[in-house]
Amino acid sequence: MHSYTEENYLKALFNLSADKGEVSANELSKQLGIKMPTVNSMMKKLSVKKLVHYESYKPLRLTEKGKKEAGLIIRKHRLTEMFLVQKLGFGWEEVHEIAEQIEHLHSPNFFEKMDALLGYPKIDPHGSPIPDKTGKMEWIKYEKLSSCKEGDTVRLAAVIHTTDDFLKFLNLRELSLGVKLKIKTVEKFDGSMTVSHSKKGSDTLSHIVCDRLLVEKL
Amino acid sequence: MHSYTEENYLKALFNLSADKGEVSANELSKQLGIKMPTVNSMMKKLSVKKLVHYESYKPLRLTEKGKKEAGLIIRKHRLTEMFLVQKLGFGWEEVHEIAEQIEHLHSPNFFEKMDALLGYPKIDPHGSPIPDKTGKMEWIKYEKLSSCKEGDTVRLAAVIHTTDDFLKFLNLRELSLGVKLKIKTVEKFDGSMTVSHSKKGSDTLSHIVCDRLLVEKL
DNA sequence: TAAATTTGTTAGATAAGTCTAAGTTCTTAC
DNA sequence: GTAAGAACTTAGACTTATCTAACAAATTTA
Repeated sequence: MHSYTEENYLKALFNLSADKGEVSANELSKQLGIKMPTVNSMMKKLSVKKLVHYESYKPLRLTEKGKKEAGLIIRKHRLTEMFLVQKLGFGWEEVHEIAEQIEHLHSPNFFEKMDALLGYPKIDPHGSPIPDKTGKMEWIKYEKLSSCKEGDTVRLAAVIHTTDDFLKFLNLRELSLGVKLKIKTVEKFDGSMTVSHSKKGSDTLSHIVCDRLLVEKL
Repeated sequence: MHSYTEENYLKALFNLSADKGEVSANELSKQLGIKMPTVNSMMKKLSVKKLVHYESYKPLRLTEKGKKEAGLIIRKHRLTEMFLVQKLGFGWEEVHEIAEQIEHLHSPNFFEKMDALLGYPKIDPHGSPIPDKTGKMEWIKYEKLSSCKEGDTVRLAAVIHTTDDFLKFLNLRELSLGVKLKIKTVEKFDGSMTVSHSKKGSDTLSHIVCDRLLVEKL
């Protein structure tokens, strides 16, 4: 079994290496808020445990074993978030911090029960995929709202970079997963978009916002 | 805030000092499975934090502050147990271990939500009282089954020394909280009792078993 | 009450995870 | 292509929670 601390390193590596598959020690250090030398020695430790490929002055990479372990932690995190929203009535902006703690519990039964009670969900409350029991995770190929064109009609499918603040911003505008949006105008000079949605009339969203919203074209 | 470790010491002190109000370092050491010198130094540390009254070679006592903190941890533990049984469908013999982990979570909201969802329960699945939000706890004055007499009719109200094995033993005999029992015979030589209960006919229970069952006389 | 046993304390070691300071290697910019 | 800066590594210190070994006090027992 891995320590609470090790699990956090694995999770951070997994999240950071989503695209490139490689992570610099520096990125990892910043992500975790832990100083470089500490990260360095932990990487050596995880390397001995065959969870990370470590070579001096080279970027870091999770091993297959490391990916699996990390995937399983993220599975617990996302199942928990779903549970908190669906069964305990939390808002999607409130669940991250609690899930950060619960993801480290050692009790297969507990997560098994949550999973069953939720009907084996495939995504968490923010639309991120929940890894399966082998730690494997697959993103459905959504588009960024920012890459859509005037006149497109889309369904909001997922939110990335889910900080509390950003989620509260979306709450205020009643932008929740599943809402249908019609893109009315796209501004050339700053990439901001005016979109309308059924309930709430229309909103203007900055490019940064549109970049964080993943949508499905209808 | 206190560490995970400190919380476990507080909880153990609280549980051990239920009756006398005093605990020997030796008892505490055995209870926690931690060696005496370690316990000793932790007691000094908790004493500095004003959670424990510590004097060389004297029994240990929680301060008022210590009792409150401990009570709040036990509150979280018992609320969690109730939640796991009532909302996740666990058996009363399965929940202790999971609650041992969840009790250390830092999230007032989480426990608040559970409490509300359960309808502010006063007892846990084993009949033990759940401390209130100030950490105060009161045992309802139940009798031990072992102190009842032939002919008495009683309701099973709580179980003490709730090990997994003992709870499974009770499961097999369908002895759950609330069942009505009629005491048919009490053996003089070993204190064992034969009791009958509605569903299951009669059972013979050893003195040790009867000593762990708290009942309400009807 | 004196010896034996149990209980409690002190001292010092160890492991995990963190840090700062100092040195190395790699990358970038001129 | 070298100098400057960024990224990485090494060395050594600190904290928390644990241990063992050795010693001291209290309690039990004979």
